[in-house]
Amino acid sequence: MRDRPTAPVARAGRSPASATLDLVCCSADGRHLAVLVREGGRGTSPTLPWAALDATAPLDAAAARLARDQVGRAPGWMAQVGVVGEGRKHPAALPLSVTFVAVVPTGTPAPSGMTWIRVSELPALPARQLVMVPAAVAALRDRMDLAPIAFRMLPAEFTLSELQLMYELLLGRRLHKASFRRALQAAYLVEPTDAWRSEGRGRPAQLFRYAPRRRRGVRRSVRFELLG
Amino acid sequence: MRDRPTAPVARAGRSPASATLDLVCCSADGRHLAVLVREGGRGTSPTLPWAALDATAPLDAAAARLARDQVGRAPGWMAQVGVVGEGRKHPAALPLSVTFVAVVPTGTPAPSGMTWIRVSELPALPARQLVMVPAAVAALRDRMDLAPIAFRMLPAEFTLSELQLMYELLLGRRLHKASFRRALQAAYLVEPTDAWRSEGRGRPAQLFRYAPRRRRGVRRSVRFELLG
DNA sequence: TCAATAGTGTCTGTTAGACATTATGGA
DNA sequence: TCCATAATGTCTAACAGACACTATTGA
Repeated sequence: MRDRPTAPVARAGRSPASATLDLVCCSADGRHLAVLVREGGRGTSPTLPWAALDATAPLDAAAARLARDQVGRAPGWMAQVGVVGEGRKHPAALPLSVTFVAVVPTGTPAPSGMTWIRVSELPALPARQLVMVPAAVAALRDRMDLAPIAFRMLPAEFTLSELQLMYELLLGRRLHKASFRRALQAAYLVEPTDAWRSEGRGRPAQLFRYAPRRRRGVRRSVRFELLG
Repeated sequence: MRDRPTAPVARAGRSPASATLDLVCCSADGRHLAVLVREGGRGTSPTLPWAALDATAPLDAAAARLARDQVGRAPGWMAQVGVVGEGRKHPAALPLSVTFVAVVPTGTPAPSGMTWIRVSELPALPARQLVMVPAAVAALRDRMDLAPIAFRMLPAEFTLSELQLMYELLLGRRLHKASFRRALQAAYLVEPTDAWRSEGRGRPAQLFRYAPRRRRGVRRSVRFELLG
């Protein structure tokens, strides 16, 4: 509602913006995590999508609007990551930046002027934006057991191997197949469709969709994972 | 370094502040979590400690300075929680507020003009600050298995029952005693002292101190805890 | 037939939680 | 003595991970 910025330009008028809203939009590129990066025009360096923050609107709504405008579609999931300031360089001359992380399904095309870049091959982003990416990825990893993040990074129908690969990407480590499927079944999170997909050689895989059935929350036991 | 605000007043000069830094300082009051609240003077309502943010300094350093100035001592642990805006009321007329959460050991006296208030009995704080408290408590709960939060909310020497009670406060549920101690022993996080403490009747408890021994991080198995 | 992937059944070591028991103080 | 709390040992059901096996396609 109201005016929508279609380019990352601080808009004039209204309350003077004092912070930016920066977006780390994540997806999977094969076996790699990728983020959406706006290509730098001649001489200018690439940046993450961002906009000056109109503080009169709720933060979450402003972030959702930014994502829709920049990515071209509503993200499957998004959340606030935190604030960065500290005098690190940013394309805006504003002192603070609020980082949001968003996820979209694999295969979502990059809008014109943007590219999917693997997080392991990031270009020289502005310093302040560079620290946002690992923080955003860590936020995904931290919340993936409480929010359907991996599912929102997949199409509506997916194979269990694709789902497991997504979990492995986010966690950064391999998982045990039988164990993964047992836990998934016990959680009542997916339901099978009657469709199968054949990928190259090998037995075709059944397609599933995300269909969580209500259940009471599992109480995790206490864990002490401090490293010292 | 530089000037230090000793009262929650937006300071003039330098870069015009556009955000506040608000502190949710937590401790344990018996069997309840408590936060430090600045009493409202005649007619004014109580508030959380806060200050205008000097964005030229690193955020973490500014928050640490605020905590030291307002609480009177360096907190045992602190972290950024997030940003709140959304037009909710705040004593400062600034559009954004960055929330930090801090913990101090039980028994830390409240500075003059402030009081420890149980989170279940919060007074009518400004709307923006009211939403910070549950967010801060949730942040403690989320990170207590990766940071020594419970230990920093206790004196240097404590009994295992006190430690378990702190975990129960933060988690909001009861824990199994034998199981708790087994997990604690397996984590090599505490070492016994040669002191014992007798509390009323019952067998005296041995005192322990936090002394984590380096070990490699435990890899948690995959959990699906989505509620649907 | 072989290669490759999907999907499943069984076994085993680990562990969370329940329960019981001993230890040691105060009232 | 009784009671309350600390501390610990034992048992069991649940489960993560390893392994093996079958199923089903393309080459």
